[in-house]
Amino acid sequence: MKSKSSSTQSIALIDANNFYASCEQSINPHLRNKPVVILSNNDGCVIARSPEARALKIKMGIPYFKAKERLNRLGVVVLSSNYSLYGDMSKRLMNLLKNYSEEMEIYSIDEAFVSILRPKDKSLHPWARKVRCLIYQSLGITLTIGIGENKVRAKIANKLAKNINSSAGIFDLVRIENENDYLRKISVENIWGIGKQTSNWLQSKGIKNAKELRDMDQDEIIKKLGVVGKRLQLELKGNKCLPIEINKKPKKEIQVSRSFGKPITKLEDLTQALAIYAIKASAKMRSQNLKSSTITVFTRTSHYSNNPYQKSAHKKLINATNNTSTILKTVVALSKEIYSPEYKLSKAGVLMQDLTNCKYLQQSIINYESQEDSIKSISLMKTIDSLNKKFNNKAITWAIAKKPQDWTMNRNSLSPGSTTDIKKIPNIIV
DNA sequence: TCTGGGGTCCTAGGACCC
DNA sequence: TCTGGGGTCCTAGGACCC
Repeated sequence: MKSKSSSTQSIALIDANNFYASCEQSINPHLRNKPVVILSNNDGCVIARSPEARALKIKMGIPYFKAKERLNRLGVVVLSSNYSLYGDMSKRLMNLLKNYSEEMEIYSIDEAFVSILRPKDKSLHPWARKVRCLIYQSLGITLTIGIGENKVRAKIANKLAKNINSSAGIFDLVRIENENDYLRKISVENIWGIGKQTSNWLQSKGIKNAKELRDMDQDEIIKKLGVVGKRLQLELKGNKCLPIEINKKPKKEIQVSRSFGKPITKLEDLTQALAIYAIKASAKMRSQNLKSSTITVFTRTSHYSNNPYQKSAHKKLINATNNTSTILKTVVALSKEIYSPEYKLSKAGVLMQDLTNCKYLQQSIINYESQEDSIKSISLMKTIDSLNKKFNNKAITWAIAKKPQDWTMNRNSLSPGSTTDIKKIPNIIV
């Protein structure tokens, strides 16, 4: 590699194509080249499609109950989402990608921004081809790589790589002659950071694509969209405003929420659901070395209900905690505050807020009894966590979670945990 | 019957302080 | 009788992301 002075830094956005579907196809070769769709939690709607399913014009986000018949008729393989599989594959993917970049920011389960040094006026295609090839060989997953001067332009390049057949999954927006022609191909609603509301507003102003947004009057953007819009436009023009974030920022809140398999009306069921979510949330905090001092619970009816209701309640604690027993007590008490018998509740959740790192924790001097308590409970929690880690989360829980439930989520077509559960390793018959 | 879950950032407006 | 203005903190809600 040449010295830094003759090189410039470029940013690539690398993402896995149809990630969830690819993971399933990767552990089950029978699914290769077949139309496959993955459903959201609760088997609610379609959230991933293999290219074959895409070709059958099965829409992203469509509710399963509406699409079921057609999926059957077309012989599409339908799977519930298996997040432990996707999480595990994601870890493997990121570990490999790390070796081929200067810096890396894991942006989502299937995407990473990386920075790479570009030797003066050289193509980054050989680098990108190598990365794609390596990941395909190792994990059976196809990547798309978009390269730009900054994050927004890398995202745009990635879109172009997907839309232009001849690109073979790689597009470099830095070394391009007729840039305007390419920016015109990206309509405003497909720009990273432009959602539905903003897109509607831009359309009403006659701004239809990335080129027009780049050239739009800056003051008008700032007036409507504030600094967010300003940064976006500056990046479109080629300035660097959004840094690569290498170190994961500590979480500001942790949420566990689910829709119920069927609506509930009894306080007992609501309390039990919230208790189960609280157990999960507490373990999650401990795994990230965090404690919470504001605990919120919420519930609501379906978005589509003609008798709608939603309510939340929170409690601030004197001492921040990640102790499951303390949190359970709080959550059980709060559940009474949000319950109302007249409604069919379809979703509930808990939020752990005001998170602080255990290292820098401020203890209350008034409430020293509970500190005494926490020394014993810390080791209890540690024991529970390590047993659950060893035995696949099924070893120890609280009694309230074990009572029978008829509201729990639907996961009717789950694939086996081939990469995370030793019992589920595939048998290969040669 | 059945429509996901888990996050972040930003802004506006109220409360409060000096 | 006349009763300021700037700053900060907090919260709720909007918008967006994958």
